[in-house]
Amino acid sequence: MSGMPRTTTDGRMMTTYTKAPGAPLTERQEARRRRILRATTRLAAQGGYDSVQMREVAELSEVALGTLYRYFPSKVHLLVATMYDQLEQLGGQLRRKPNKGLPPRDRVVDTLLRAFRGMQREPHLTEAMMRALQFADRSVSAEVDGVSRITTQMIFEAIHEDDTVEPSTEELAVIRVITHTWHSSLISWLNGRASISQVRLDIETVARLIPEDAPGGTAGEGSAAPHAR
Amino acid sequence: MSGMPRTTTDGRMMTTYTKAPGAPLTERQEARRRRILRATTRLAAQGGYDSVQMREVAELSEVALGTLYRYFPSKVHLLVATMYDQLEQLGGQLRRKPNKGLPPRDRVVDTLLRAFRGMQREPHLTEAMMRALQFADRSVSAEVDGVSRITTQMIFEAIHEDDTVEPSTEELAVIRVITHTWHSSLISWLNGRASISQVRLDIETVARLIPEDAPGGTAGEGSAAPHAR
DNA sequence: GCGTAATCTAGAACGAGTTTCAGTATTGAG
DNA sequence: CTCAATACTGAAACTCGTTCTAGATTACGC
Repeated sequence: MSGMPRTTTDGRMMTTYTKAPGAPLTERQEARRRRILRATTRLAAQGGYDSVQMREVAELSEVALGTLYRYFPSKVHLLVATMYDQLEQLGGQLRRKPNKGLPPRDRVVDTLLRAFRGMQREPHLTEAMMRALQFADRSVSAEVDGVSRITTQMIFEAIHEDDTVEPSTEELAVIRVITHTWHSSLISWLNGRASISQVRLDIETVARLIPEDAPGGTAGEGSAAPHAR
Repeated sequence: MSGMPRTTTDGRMMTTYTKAPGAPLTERQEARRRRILRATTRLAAQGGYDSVQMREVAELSEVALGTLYRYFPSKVHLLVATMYDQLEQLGGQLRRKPNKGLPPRDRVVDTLLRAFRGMQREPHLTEAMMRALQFADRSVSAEVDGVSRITTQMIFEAIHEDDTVEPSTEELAVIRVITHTWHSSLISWLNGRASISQVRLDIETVARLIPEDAPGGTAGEGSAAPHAR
């Protein structure tokens, strides 16, 4: 029916590839990739999703349009990759000043709120990346999974100060729910449908799913529910 | 720099309106509106977001393109309105066969899973509506709020069999978190990044935020956690 | 170095969302 | 019933994401 070239049943993008898909990029290529991501960040920070126009990104990063598409097969890919990039930096920052002493639940809340404050500083950039992330379809699965992985890791580290533990299924579910809440409420805030205090409240609410007990000090309220499944 | 006509600072769409924005629509207008929504549903059910093309919607509903845009100022508006429409029907269905007897937490899980099964029946339609909902920006706030309201209402009714109670702030936060989780995990499922059982697990997990004891007419607070901070 | 495959560039071209416009039809007030 | 305001139609135009083409350039095995 619809003669769409893209995403027929699979999702692979395959832009006339001839070489190995995971080729290790030469130095100049790495530089191009960086320029592109930098240009994207700049445009996004300036005016959000709509301001990230592929032609402009190409021009700003001094790369031909076709090349831009060779590196990032769509605008959404580009912005999700940018998000990954930003998250890596954020992760580094967060790790640098850990919030010891608090019970795990509070550490998670603290981490997410700190991240939130970071995003408040660049609302347009945040909007661009989040819109792309939420809009992404199957063809961006791999990239979205990357973002998901790094986010999960961040929350997991907030729960366990020592990162030697393996997460349980139950714990992963909790982390997924936290992530969902984090993304959605961020979007609501960006769209002016939720206030900052509402975002905070939502985070505190969902954090109640994290069991109280943990290494480090705990305190005494009644836990939400240890029961799973 | 970017000579964008749209969304300069506000977000109002204002398509050369001259009359009152909330004019009560004549009969023929109501019919047109219905035809448009029906056409949208059909196209969406057939091939998802990408298959809902404004020209096709216009043609199928026997309306000029300009008219379509007068009724729904963008594709996203159109799809969010469609979602509202579908939710209303779903709400009716759910109300018709209530799940008495269960504790509130289970009733919520049951309701959401039932809704989920409904969406599984029309995955393309679901995908189209959800993508639009998540992609919506400020200019669609009003419509998104409508969807949000109806969803909240649905979950609220699942918690309280009697609908006479007023929700507390705490309870609203829980409902918001549930909604966030519901939307996000639905999207993950649609994108093939989460399995059905994962969706179920996420819903069950987030439902733990609902206090065990059935308030059954309760005066509300003090249930689970007395609201942080 | 040479030659060839892979990559990059500039630019045109295509597709779908959105806007615009001139003309026609409908509506509603008086 | 008449007239002016409003809404609708059909079609073209505009924007921006995406694809395609032809010709440079670059990378690299020999």
